[in-house]
Amino acid sequence: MPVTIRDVAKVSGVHVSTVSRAFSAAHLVNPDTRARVLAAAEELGYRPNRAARALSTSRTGNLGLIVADIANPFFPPLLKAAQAQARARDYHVFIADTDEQARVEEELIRSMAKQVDGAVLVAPRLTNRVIAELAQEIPLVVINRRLRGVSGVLMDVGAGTRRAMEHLIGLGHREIVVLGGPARAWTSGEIERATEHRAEDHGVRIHRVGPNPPTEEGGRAVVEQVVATGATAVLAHNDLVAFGLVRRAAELGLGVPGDLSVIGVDNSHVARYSSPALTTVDMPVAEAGRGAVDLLLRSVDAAGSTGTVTLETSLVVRDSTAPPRITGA
Amino acid sequence: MPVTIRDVAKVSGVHVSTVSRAFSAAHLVNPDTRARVLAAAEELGYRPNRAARALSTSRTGNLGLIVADIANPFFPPLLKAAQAQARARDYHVFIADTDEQARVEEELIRSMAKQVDGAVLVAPRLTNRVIAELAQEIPLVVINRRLRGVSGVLMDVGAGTRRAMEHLIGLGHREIVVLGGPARAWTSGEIERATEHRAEDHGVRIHRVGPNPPTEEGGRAVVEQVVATGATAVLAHNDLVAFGLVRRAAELGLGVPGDLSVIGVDNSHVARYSSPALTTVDMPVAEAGRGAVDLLLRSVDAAGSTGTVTLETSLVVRDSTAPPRITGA
DNA sequence: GACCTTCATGCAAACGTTTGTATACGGGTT
DNA sequence: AACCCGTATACAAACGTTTGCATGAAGGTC
Repeated sequence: MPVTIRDVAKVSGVHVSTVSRAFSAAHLVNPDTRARVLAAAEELGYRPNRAARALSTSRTGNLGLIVADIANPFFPPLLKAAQAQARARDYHVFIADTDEQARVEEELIRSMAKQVDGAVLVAPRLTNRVIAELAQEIPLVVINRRLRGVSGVLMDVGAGTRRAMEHLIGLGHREIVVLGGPARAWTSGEIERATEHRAEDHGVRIHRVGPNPPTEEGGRAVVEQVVATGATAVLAHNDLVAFGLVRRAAELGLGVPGDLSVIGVDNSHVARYSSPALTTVDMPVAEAGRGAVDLLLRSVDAAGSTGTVTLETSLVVRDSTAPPRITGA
Repeated sequence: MPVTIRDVAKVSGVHVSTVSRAFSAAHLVNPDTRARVLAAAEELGYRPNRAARALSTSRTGNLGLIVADIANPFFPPLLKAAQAQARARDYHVFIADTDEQARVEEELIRSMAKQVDGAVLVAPRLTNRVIAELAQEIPLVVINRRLRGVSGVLMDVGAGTRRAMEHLIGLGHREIVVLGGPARAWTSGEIERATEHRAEDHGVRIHRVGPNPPTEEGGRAVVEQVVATGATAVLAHNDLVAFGLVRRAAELGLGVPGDLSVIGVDNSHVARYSSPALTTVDMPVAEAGRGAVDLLLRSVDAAGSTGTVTLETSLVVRDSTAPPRITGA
């Protein structure tokens, strides 16, 4: 029923190999013949079968996009940009949601491996060892994870975090909670490192809370702990957590930024829509999505080539930060 | 380099066809042989090549998910649910973003057709004719579109809209703006129809504004028009539009719900995060995503079978609606 | 005019599966 | 002892492409 290269060959009176070349190696076929073939193909509505092509070229024209949680507002703009970039390069995109589970992540990559030319891992939860292992079998680009021998796109959350701390310190805060994310996340480490440096310089005390799930619920759950430290400001692991924190604080009668300043990370939808609008570290997610696809396609073409791209972040000051309330110190 | 069925056959000392059957037709092979084969496969790390399988079975084990705008907060929970359901059925998912363009949508479906067993169109922008045409070539399920001969999942936005109108009328509003969405969207029609009925019953006047893009910008752009009607309440096309409206109104010195009541549609993230939290018509998107995949797989198995599922919606009352300000009437 | 190139095309094998058909074996009838 | 049957396996063709090699024609060089 479906029209194949053979039908086109018959109609245009040439051999199938000529049809094939008319599509994928134009310079090898006489322009007139090619025109005839293309006309026949058009007439019949012929579309090359990518699976068959994959079988003989071992190039699928597909990419995998593996992500911890599609519904987390951090990801959709990244997915959108990555998908658009892939399409511009005539690649199709598989998407997979791991539900934040490392096991699922690995299995997904493995089951996808034969069907894609490479995969982008967005904020993977796997151990470095496993990722490195997988990278042997299939071209991989990781977003927000630094890994020897594996291509990566990094958003410099460390720099953003430092700016966030300066902002808080500038406002007069001296007791600041830094809220950890998932233990395995690269960003968690970056934020921790970035906040270490600053602590020494000024008379600032850092209280660390976490690790903690990167969700609204995760934010709600730690409010009491945060308050117990006596801190006047919190740097949350991401916007969702920040939002959970703000909401729960309000329920407990604490105002933001009046009683507590809160900074998020991501500059997602949430930060703009929430009230008060969140001060947050902007992550260039669309750019990261595009960059990851470019990097991936490059290492698909030139097997073994890897690279790392680092993207700038910046602090977006909105309404969730203010000077601390003066208390009798 | 990659390990194939042939390698497994060699190691386990049987013919490739036996290996194949050991995987896909267990009852046709002796349990002991099968155990041997499976052991060999495990040892070699064999994974069946889905593309090759597709070639001989003409079943790909893939699904397409085609969506107008991944970054629109309405979609991600739907995508997530659909993807999870597909995975549970051992299907992989292609995702494609059409950027709200009908042309792109059609091309995307066509280029995907050979690689998937079927596709889910989420809120398609195509004409009925084209969709029906495509449905001849490949199993299709449309979400939020009613179409003879094509499976669909409908969220009963009409019922939700009626409840929204009752809510506004109950609060005392008598001049209400109904804001249209994209001309082609099924939901636009449903909302229009649902609001017609109500208008006659009570002494209520409906002002129609639109069609209008379903984005925040779309909301911002129409505030002046809305105000000009003298209405005290607006039913927006979706939460994003409602949010844009609220923000822009604030910039013009109009308070919500004080000066204007606003109702959204979708019950997306946005509605919860925004301030004031939006009263909105809840759409059961996760359920729709799951339902669409189930429906699709059913019509993949039983070619030609179609069905329609209608899901309930409900009104979620939050803080963006209140009685109208008393004016000297 | 014999020879070498270059260009265009045909031929056939290969990619990794599945599956209809054939074969071999052992056990049960009669 | 001849037969049939069921079970387990092997064989080979087919799915729709691509691609190295062979073939042939046309044109250029000496």
